[in-house]
Amino acid sequence: MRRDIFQAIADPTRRAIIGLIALQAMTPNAIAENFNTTRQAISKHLRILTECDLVKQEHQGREIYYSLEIEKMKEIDKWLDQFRKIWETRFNQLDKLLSTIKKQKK
Amino acid sequence: MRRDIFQAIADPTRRAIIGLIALQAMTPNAIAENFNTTRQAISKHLRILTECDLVKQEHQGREIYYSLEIEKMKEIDKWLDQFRKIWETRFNQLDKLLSTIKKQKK
DNA sequence: TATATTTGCAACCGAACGGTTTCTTAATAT
DNA sequence: ATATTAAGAAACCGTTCGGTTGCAAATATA
Repeated sequence: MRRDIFQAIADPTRRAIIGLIALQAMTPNAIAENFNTTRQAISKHLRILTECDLVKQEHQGREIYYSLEIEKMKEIDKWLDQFRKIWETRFNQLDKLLSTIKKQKK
Repeated sequence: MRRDIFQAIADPTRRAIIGLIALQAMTPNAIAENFNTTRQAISKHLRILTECDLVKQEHQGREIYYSLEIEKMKEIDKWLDQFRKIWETRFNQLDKLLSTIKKQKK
């Protein structure tokens, strides 16, 4: 059972959950109200998100508040970095090309 | 069969392929040499990557060169943006807190 | 104390995943 | 003309995924 952040965000429901709890902590029941699935299905998703440290729990009586571990999201950003370098280079090359064309017009 | 970019990058082999062909186009055989799987398995991965426009083909005789469609990668970056805002705000708040502490020390 | 609520866990189900083996097609080399 | 090479397609296999139903544990309430 592979369990990394990329597998975690592969599912659209999990991405939606992440978006929901990014700003305020929520209980499983409250989260489940936003979806057309059972509470148990959401519970499973939360387990997966917990397993890869994307989410943290805060117990309060019999309720559990889930919130996003925003730091973990930076891992995706970090992976993207290598490609960001590429597309920025491409952009600069395009920029150079455009200014060359401009100069020629003059 | 869901087929979006998030599902595409969920598999570690596919992420490796993306990394490989980010800078130069490669044939399926050449790509497969970098992995401990069959060429057919790589072919399947390339099909998935093609299906969500992450990869483009260039036919050259009986060879097909695959390369990364870097623009598509920006979609992940775009999705990350909402969270980037959050972690930057957190950082600024931390920054404020730190300067407040500094001032108090003075 | 008995009952209701919140949650997680286990068992099960159909579909999708990732892989292999085998086969076909098309282009190149001998 | 024949053999070789590059690549994709199809069929199959075991595993994982996402979901459901049913149940147990813990906490709160009557």
